[in-house]
Amino acid sequence: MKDTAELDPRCSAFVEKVGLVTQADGLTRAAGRIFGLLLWEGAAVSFGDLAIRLETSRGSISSGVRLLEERGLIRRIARAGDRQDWFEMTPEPFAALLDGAATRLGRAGAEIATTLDDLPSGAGQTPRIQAYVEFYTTLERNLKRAADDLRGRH
Amino acid sequence: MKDTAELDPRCSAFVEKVGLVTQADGLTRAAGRIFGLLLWEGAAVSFGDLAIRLETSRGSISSGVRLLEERGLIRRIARAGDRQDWFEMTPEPFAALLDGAATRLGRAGAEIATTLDDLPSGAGQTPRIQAYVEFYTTLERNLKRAADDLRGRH
DNA sequence: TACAGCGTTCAGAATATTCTGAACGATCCG
DNA sequence: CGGATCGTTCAGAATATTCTGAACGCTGTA
Repeated sequence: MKDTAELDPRCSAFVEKVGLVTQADGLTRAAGRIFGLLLWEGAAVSFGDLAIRLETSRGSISSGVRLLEERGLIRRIARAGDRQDWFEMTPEPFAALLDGAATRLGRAGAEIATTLDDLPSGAGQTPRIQAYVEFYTTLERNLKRAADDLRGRH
Repeated sequence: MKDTAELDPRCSAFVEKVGLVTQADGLTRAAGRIFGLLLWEGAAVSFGDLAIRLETSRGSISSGVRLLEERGLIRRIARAGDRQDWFEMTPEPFAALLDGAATRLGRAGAEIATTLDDLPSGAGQTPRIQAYVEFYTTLERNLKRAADDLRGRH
């Protein structure tokens, strides 16, 4: 790809937009910008180019790609004869994102559910806390369904 | 209700748990703790008692309840002969929470979709950005379905 | 009218989060 | 081997977020 700094203003605008929007999804802005650039390009981008084109430090790239890899949004690839790491979107990044979110919600629900164990049966709080736990399980189920929806239409 | 500070350690543990968990959902910890207490109690709690029992400033209570009201999680009620405001959970707080989240996701998707308008037809980015927009619409649809699931089982 | 108690506001403090950049070990190449 | 470049780490800086608490306007009551 390019060794020069970012040129296309639409790409730049898109990258910043994704950076802002994904902040709300538990990612950092830096990670969102990396993902935005890879989404825009649709092809692998090298570690060094990420730093240059996003005008950020290599340290930020390092932790940003680690976060995105953990969530299954991007993957690291090697290219013969090139010592740099390259990164590209995984085939179903959005479904992976939803799966990750669903898993985290399941854990949150389980955390809340432990409160029920300490409660005597018949305590007044029980039905309300059960409803709260149900909120998490319902949300988890529907996020998985959303992931399946996305995968279904490849 | 009580004018004394919090006593039941299970309530206290629950409140802190909800505070932590809801931080991930775009609420502040203080708002989560308020909601946790109201969820535990199942009955209205006065403004003053919230500050006392949560051991926090009245300013925090003021902004916390405002946030929770905006999202439809709690509502403010008046009691004859009492100048204080009282607060209680709305009848379907979790469904309301999901509706709010769905709305916000719809806005995020629309924000991303504007990028498509600036793109010439046939641009290489188009299908990928469309997939991204579809991610938001799918998620929005399934969150609304989750809200209906919750309401369905009243 | 004076007063007491109510909820809100907002500037500044406290805290949490994110980013930077230098140091480092590893690897490749000449 | 020596030097260049790679990605990672982490302490400190920069930034963003949240909380506190005093000041304020409002509203009942005496």
